[in-house]
Amino acid sequence: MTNFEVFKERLNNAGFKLTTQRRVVFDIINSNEGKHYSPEEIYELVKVDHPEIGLATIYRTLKLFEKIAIVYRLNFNDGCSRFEMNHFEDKSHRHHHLVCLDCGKIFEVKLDLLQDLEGYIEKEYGFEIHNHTLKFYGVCNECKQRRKKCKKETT
Amino acid sequence: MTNFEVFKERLNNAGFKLTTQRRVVFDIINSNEGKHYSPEEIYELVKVDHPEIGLATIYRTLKLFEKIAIVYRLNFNDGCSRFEMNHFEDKSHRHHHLVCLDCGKIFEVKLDLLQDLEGYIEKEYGFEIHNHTLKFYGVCNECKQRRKKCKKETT
DNA sequence: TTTTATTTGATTTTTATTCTCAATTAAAAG
DNA sequence: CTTTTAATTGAGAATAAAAATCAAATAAAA
Repeated sequence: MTNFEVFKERLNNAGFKLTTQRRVVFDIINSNEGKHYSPEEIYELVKVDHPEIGLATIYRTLKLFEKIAIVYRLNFNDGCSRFEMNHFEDKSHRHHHLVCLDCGKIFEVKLDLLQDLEGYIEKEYGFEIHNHTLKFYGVCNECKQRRKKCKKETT
Repeated sequence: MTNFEVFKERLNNAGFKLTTQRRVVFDIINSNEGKHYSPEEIYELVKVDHPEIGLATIYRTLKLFEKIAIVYRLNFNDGCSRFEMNHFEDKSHRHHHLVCLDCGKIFEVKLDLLQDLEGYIEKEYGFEIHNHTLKFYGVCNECKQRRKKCKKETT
């Protein structure tokens, strides 16, 4: 089952219509794995082929997509929400994000490795885990190299 | 060294003054471990004893505290930032948050258990980890019990 | 005590997001 | 295929969190 089929099915199950606007927003997010677009950015991309679609619709659509778990809302403390596709194929678990404090770039880590912690939480707190978000803040490899270089050059 | 001493030292090191306003905001956050106050909530608490302190000062102070790592900014997607003390004593690691999707309550998990994952990331990505945030979304024990009860009653 | 740069309160401004409502449209029913 | 109906949309106004502005106040250095 493709992402688009899942999308159509979830819209239907929840009683929503498949409109051009929703299809267009879906396509942009679905065809940009690894990107984390803000509503404004999606609006700009949508405008290229569909200048008639309004910003309010983008916000409404993203909110709906979040509700039916088509996308995830991310927060990198940069003043807006950002969105990524919920990639259904690897149902097992979500990926993590590495946020570089130097250059601001976001990297993705596919490996989960939270089973121990989740087991502990479910047992110890009686908390039934549905989902999680994990961000690591630090310095990426590239910025680490640059820092080293700068040190050398000023010595 | 108490939290307050760390606070004073960090202000000094960064070249900021210790004002009444900063002391008051610090006290409120520091004496409410486990709470996650928004700027507005802190403003209301500050007003009780210091009605002369303005909301803008609360925002400025929290931003400053975040910069010198006195507090952490949290985001629970409820329309505002929330803040908690950086508890210096357990330098080792931060705690995690459990967000109940039913009642909205936030629980804290002291156990870290991310060493394996962090080791993997530092080695595999060359990413130097300074910090992290981990949230689990699900259903808390209390709400799970309530759900069971409801099922029984309607059977 | 004087000086100086920082900080503050009050207010305005900014900006992401939501709301409103008449006009449009998807999809169900005939 | 046409009609019907309720959901959806676009455009602009409204909301609210956070930041900016600036003259007055104040910590802390001299």
